[in-house]
Amino acid sequence: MLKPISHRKRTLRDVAKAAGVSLSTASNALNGVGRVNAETSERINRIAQEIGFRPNALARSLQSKRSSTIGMLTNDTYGRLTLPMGAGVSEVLVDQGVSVFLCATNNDPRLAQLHLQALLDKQVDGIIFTATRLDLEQPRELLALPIPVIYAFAEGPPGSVSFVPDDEHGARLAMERLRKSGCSRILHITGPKDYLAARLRAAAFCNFAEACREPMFGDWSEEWGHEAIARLVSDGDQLPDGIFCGNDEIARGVIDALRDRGILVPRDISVVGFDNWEVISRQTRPPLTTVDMGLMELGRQAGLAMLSITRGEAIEPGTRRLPCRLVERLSTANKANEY
Amino acid sequence: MLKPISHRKRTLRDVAKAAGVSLSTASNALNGVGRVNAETSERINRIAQEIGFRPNALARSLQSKRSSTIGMLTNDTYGRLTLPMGAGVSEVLVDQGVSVFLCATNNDPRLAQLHLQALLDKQVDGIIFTATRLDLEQPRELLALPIPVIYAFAEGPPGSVSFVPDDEHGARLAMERLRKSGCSRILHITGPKDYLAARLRAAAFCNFAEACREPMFGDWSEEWGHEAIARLVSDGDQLPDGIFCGNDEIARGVIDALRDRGILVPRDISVVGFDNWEVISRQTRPPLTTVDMGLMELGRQAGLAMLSITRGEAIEPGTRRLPCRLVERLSTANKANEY
DNA sequence: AACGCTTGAGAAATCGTTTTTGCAAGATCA
DNA sequence: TGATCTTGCAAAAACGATTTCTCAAGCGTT
Repeated sequence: MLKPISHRKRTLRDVAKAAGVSLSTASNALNGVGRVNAETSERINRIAQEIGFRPNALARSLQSKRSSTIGMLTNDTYGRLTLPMGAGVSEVLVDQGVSVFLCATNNDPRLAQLHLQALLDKQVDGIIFTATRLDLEQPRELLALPIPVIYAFAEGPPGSVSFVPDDEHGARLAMERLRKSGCSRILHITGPKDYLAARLRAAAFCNFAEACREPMFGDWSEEWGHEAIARLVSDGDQLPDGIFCGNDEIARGVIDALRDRGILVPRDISVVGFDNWEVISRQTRPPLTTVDMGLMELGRQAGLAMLSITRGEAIEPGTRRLPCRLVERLSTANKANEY
Repeated sequence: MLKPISHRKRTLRDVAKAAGVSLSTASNALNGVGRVNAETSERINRIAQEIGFRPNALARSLQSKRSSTIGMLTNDTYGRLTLPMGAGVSEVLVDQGVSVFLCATNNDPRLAQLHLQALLDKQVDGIIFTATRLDLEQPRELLALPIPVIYAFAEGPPGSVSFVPDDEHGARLAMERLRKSGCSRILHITGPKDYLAARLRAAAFCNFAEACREPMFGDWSEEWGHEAIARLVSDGDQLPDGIFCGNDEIARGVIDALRDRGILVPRDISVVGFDNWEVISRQTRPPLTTVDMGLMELGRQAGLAMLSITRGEAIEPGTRRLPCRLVERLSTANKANEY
C-alpha cells in the first residue's frame, strides 16, 4: 500500500530538513538577512521553490507584530463610494502583501463595534474609516484606538489624518466651466443642508457666482431636480442660463425636467453635475459634464499614507483636500450662444 | 520620575499572573474547557475583564489552524453587485468573529494571482469567488485550491458549490406580471448574447411567451433601450403591449424612448426591468416594476455555507438557484386597459 | 491501611516563524 | 605564534495562545 502523499502544508522545517540546514539558516537565507554562504542560500531558495514553500503569514505576524493587514470600516452599503476607494487602497497595498478587511457597518453601532473588535483582535496594522458623511455622528471609540486611523472621504476629528475631495475646488471647476459657456445667471441646486459636502459646495458657489442667487437645498435625488425646476418655472422668475447641480442625480432630474418644458440643454441652459457616477452621467441626454472626485485616487493616497505610518514614518496630521477633475461631456455649451 | 504606564497589550500571561494561576489554567478558565474550580474560573474571568484582556487572534489561529478569516475575490470594481453581497456575507459571519478580506481583481489576472497568494499565505479558511460573469473566463488556479471555495452570483465549474440568482424564476415573475397586466404581445430587450444571464432570461422568456418574438440582444445600457425602440418604431411593425427588459438600465432607456414618441407607460405598454438597482428603478418615470435578485440574501447564504464548510460539515456540491422577488412599482398596468 | 478515583492546577510541548546568541573554523594581523 | 576578526551555521528563545501530560491532594472503598 502506497503511503499517501502528504498534503500537509510545507513549513520552514521541511525546507530546512530538505536542505540539511537549521531552521535559522533557512530563515535567514529566504529573507536575505544574517550571514549565510551564497551557495547555501541559493540551494535553500531553490529547494523552497521546488517544494512550494510559502511562509505562514500568521506565524510571521505573531513574531513581527505586523500583520500586513488593515481594516476598512464603512457605512456605505450600496457602495458607489466605498468600492472605488477600496479598490484604490487595495491597489497600492497588494504589492506590499497587505490585505484589506472590508467591514460594512450599515450604520449600526453594534455592528461597527463588533467589526472593530474583530479587527483589533486580528491585530490589523491600521484602520481606514470611511463614511458618506461624518459631519454628524462621530464614533467615539475610533478616537482612542491603539493603532493608526485614517479617514477617507469624510473628515475625521481634529488632529487626525484625513483625505477628502476638495469640494471647493470641484465647485470652482464647475463654475468656471459654466462661465466659459457664457453663463452669467447661474443657479445652484443641491442636497440637504446638513451635509457638509453640500454646504461646502454651496459656499464655493456663492464665492464664484457674481450675484449669488440663494442655493436651493433639497435632497440628493433626481426627483428633487424635477421639483426644483418645477418650482422655478412656476415662480415665473427669469430662468438661469447655467445650473450647477450638487450631484449627478439632481442634474439628471433637472435636465429631464427642462426637456419636458421644451428648454434644451445646453442650448438654453448649461448644466454641470457632481460625482461622475457614470451610470447616470453617461446616460443623461445629453451626457453630463460633471465633476469627478477621483475616489480611486483618494483611496490610493489613503493607502499610501497608511503604508508610511505602519512603516513608522511620521505623517503630518490634518486634512488633505484632493483636487477634482472636470469631465467634459455635452451638457455645457461651448461658447455663449454656440452649441 | 514616574514609571510610564505600560501600553503594551494585555496577554494571557498578564491575566495568569494577576490571578496567580498558570497559563493553562487561565486559558482553560477563559475558554470554559478543562477542569477548573468554579470560583477560580470566575476570578480569572473577572480579572481578564478588568485589565481588558483580548486574546490575540493571530496566536490563537496559529495553534488552532483556523484563522476565522475568509477572502472574497471579485472583478466588479464599481460594485453594484459586490457590495450588497459582501454585506450579506459579512453580516452572517461577523457574529462568529469571522472577517472578510475583499479583493478587487479589476479583471487583471496578475492582480488576481497576487491577491490569491496573499489570501493563502494569510491562511484564510475559505474563498468566496464572485464575478459579474464567469461563463467565459475561468481562473484555473481556483479549481485546485487547498481550501474551500464558494461561487456567488456566477456559477463555478462542475462539482463546485455555487449560489446564483434564479434567472429563470426572475424571468417568470416578470412575464407573469406582464400577463396580469393583460399583455399578449410581449417583447424581450436584453444584454449581450454572450452573457449567460442574458441567455437564461431570454430562454425563460421564450418559454413563457405564447408566440415567442425573437429576443433583442444588445448591451446592458440605457442607450440600447433607446435604440431598440427606435428600431422597432422604424420597422413599422405592430408595437408590443408589454416589454420585459434584461436590466433596469435598458428599461429606463426604453421608457424614455417611448415617452419621447408619445407612447405612455403603462397606459400603452407595460414595462418590467431586472436588477432593482434603485438609483435607476426608483427614478424612472414612472418608477419601474422590476425583478430583485436578492443579492444581500445571496451573500448571506454563501456566508452560511462557508461557515458550515469550515466547521467540517459536508455540503452537497452543486448550484443553488435562489428565488427572485418582484418589486411592484408603476410601470405595469394593473389590468388590461385599466391604468 | 492500601488502593483507586476524582478534582484542580501546573509544567511542558506545540503551532511556524524570526531573532538573538553562541561557537567553531579559518583568515588576518602583529 | 598567538591574538583578534570574520564567516557560516546551529541552538535556543521568543511571539501568544492552546492542549496534552503529570501530579498532588482529597475522598471513598474494601
